[in-house]
Formats: sequence, C-alpha cells, structure tokens
Amino acid sequence: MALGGEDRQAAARDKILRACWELAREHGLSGFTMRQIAAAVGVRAPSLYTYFTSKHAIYDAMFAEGNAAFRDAVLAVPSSANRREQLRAAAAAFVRFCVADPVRFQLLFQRTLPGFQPSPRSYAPAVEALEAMRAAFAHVGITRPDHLDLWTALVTGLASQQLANDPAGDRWIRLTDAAADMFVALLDQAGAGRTEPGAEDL
Amino acid sequence: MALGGEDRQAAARDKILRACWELAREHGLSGFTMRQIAAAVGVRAPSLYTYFTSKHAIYDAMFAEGNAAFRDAVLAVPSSANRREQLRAAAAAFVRFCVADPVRFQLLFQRTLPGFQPSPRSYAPAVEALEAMRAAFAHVGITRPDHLDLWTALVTGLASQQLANDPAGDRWIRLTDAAADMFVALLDQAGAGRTEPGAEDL
DNA sequence: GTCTATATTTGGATAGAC
DNA sequence: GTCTATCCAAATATAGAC
Repeated sequence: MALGGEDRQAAARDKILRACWELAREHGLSGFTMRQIAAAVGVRAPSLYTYFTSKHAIYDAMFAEGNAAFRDAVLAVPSSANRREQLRAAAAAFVRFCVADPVRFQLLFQRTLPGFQPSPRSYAPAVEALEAMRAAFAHVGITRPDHLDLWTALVTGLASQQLANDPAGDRWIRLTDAAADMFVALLDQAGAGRTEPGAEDL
Repeated sequence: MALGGEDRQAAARDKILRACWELAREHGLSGFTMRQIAAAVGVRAPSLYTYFTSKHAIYDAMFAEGNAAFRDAVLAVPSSANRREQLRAAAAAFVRFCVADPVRFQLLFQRTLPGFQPSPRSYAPAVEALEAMRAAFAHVGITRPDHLDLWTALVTGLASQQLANDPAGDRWIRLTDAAADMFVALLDQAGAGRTEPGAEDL
C-alpha cells in the first residue's frame, strides 16, 4: 500500500459524506441517490462502493458524525455554577444545534428514516453525548434520570415545533429561556434547594 | 348515476384509507406502495386511481383524517374548572393520542414526509383542532399565544421522545403529570392568579 | 369501474474490463 | 480504483380493452 493510502481513503470518505449532507439538506434525508452523490463528488456511482458498502453504511456514518457534533456542542456549553444560567445556555445551545440542520435533527433525534438502525459503532458518540449532558446536569446538582428525561423532551419539543411549524421564523426559539426557567422552577420546588433529592414525586 | 353511487365511492375511499393506515403502521409512512394498497383491498393498482388521483392525494386524505381524529380527541378531553386537573388531562390525552399511532404522529406533527404539503382542504381540521385547544386553554384562563406554543412544544416533545427512544415502554409517558404541573407552576408564577396577563416576560 | 399491459423512470448494487 | 455496461427490482402512472 502506498504511503498515505489510508489517509486518502479517509479523505475520500469525508468528501462523500460532506456531499451527502448537502444533498440531504436540499432533497431530504431519504431524497438523494447514489448517482447524485457520485455526481457531486465527481465519480460514477459504482465507485462509491469502494468507500461504503451500501447506502445504509452512508447513513450510519452520517449518524455517527452528527452525534459526534452533538457531543461537541454539549461539551462546548459554557459551564456556570448558577443553575439557571447553565440551563438557559444549554437550552439555547441545543435548540440552535437542532435548527441549524433540520436534516441532522431528523436523523439523530426523530428516527423517521425507514428501516434505519445505527450500528453499535455509530451509536457510541450518542452515548458520549448523553453522558456529557448527564455530567453537565450533575454539575448544577441535577442527578435524577427522570429530570433529565423531562429536559430532553422539553428541548427537543421546542426544536421540533420550530422546524415543523415555523421553519423560517423564531416562534419557538424565543421560548428557550422561558422553558429553561420553567424547568428550574420545577427543580427548586421539588428539590428544596440543592440537597440530594430522595424518592419524592417528580 | 345509480342510487347510492356516491355512497359507494365514499365507502371505497374509506376502505382504501384504512388499508393505507394499516400498511403505514407496518412498513412506515413512506414504505408502502400503490400495489400493496391495491392488494390489501382486493383490486389491481390502476383501479385505485378511480378514487385517488395520486399517492399524494392519499397522503392528503390521511392527513385530513388524522387531524379530524386529533380535533375530536381534543374536544373529548373532560373539561375541569381546575387548571391543574384540566392540563393534566390534556397532556395525558395528547400523549396517548400520539403514542397510539406513531405513523399518524409523524404525518401530523413531524412533517418528515418528503415533499408532502397538505392541501388547504385537508388543513382545515388541523385549524379546528388548534382552535379547540385554544378554547380549552381559555376556559382555564390561559390566553397568551406564547403559553400555548410552549405547551405544544412540551407535549409533542414528550411524545416524540417516547416514540424515538422507548417505543415499547413508558419512560416519557409517565412524566406527563409532572410536565403539566411544571407548566401550571409557570402560569401561576407569571400570571399571579387568574387575572388577564399583560405584557410581562414569559 | 376494473382489468391487462405497459410506458417511463428510477433505485441500489454488481460484473468485469482497464 | 475507476470505469462502462447492466442486472434486477420496483415505483407511479397511463392507455385502452372489456
């Protein structure tokens, strides 16, 4: 194998994936074809099979890439000792991440791609992202799993409604602070400060 | 035209639509074909075009039907003078409606069907449903549009997370009461009772 | 109103030359 | 590794007989 052969492979795979994201944004997550991908990168369709064994494998790689970006976005949220500030920043970052790329949101969080199941390999970044969220929440004293679940429902709901019903506007985006504050109020009421919560009702 | 000709047409259309819902639940919203529909109702594919001009027209009819069911579900929520009880019931009814038919949820609220745009005719029931929600909220003193938007984000988020991440369980379903209570707390804090709210921040 | 037959297009994927 | 050529299957939709 020539020097840099693996790098060339990786670069080609990357070029293909970037073309796929662009095509997906233009034609929908399931609205682009192997021939279109090939045309976008300047080869013929069969050549793609040198780099990906199937179209499913391409979706799988996109899923991994999207989740890695999500994990990075979670890690990039500035950490604050103030719970309200921290959650406002987290909510804003999450909604921004989702709205920035609706197709990515659909692939990562809505799972509406018919028949698609990510491989364990591609699911790993998603686990890392969730762990990062868990750690950030623990940092401001939120440790109950059901609280985290309620949070993810709240912020994915904001993003989903924004994208589905006001894709060009900010009708739900501008509710992120209010949503975070509402959530904080629940915590303050349930937890009575910052003590470790017990088994009381959510 | 023979007596009952229109009834026969309507009955045939209805039979086709019921087959479509069943196929969609089995194979996904975009995972069934005209031939499969035809086989399910006992005719050949071309015969379907007597009742629907295209597959898009079928989706359009499904969209209208789903929204009519949603409107009816909203109207069926028992009315309570107690705000908290009312919202708990509304949240539970909404999530139940969504989880009962994931494909319907996807068609009505997620809008991920590539290229699908409902006709004005089919959109009408959706407007009626939203108006019913607005009226129910007004009944317990909630009149601000942004409050209604936050509510829809909250409950669609619960349904979406439930379907995407725990389709066989109840991990988010069991958070509906807590979500409703959290929302009520926001109202009680923002509105200071039941007086007509002004322009204060959400 | 339903059928057979088929037009037309398109999809993912493979064979084998170079 | 890339290509041409093609397989094979399937899709929506239409034409025209009955």
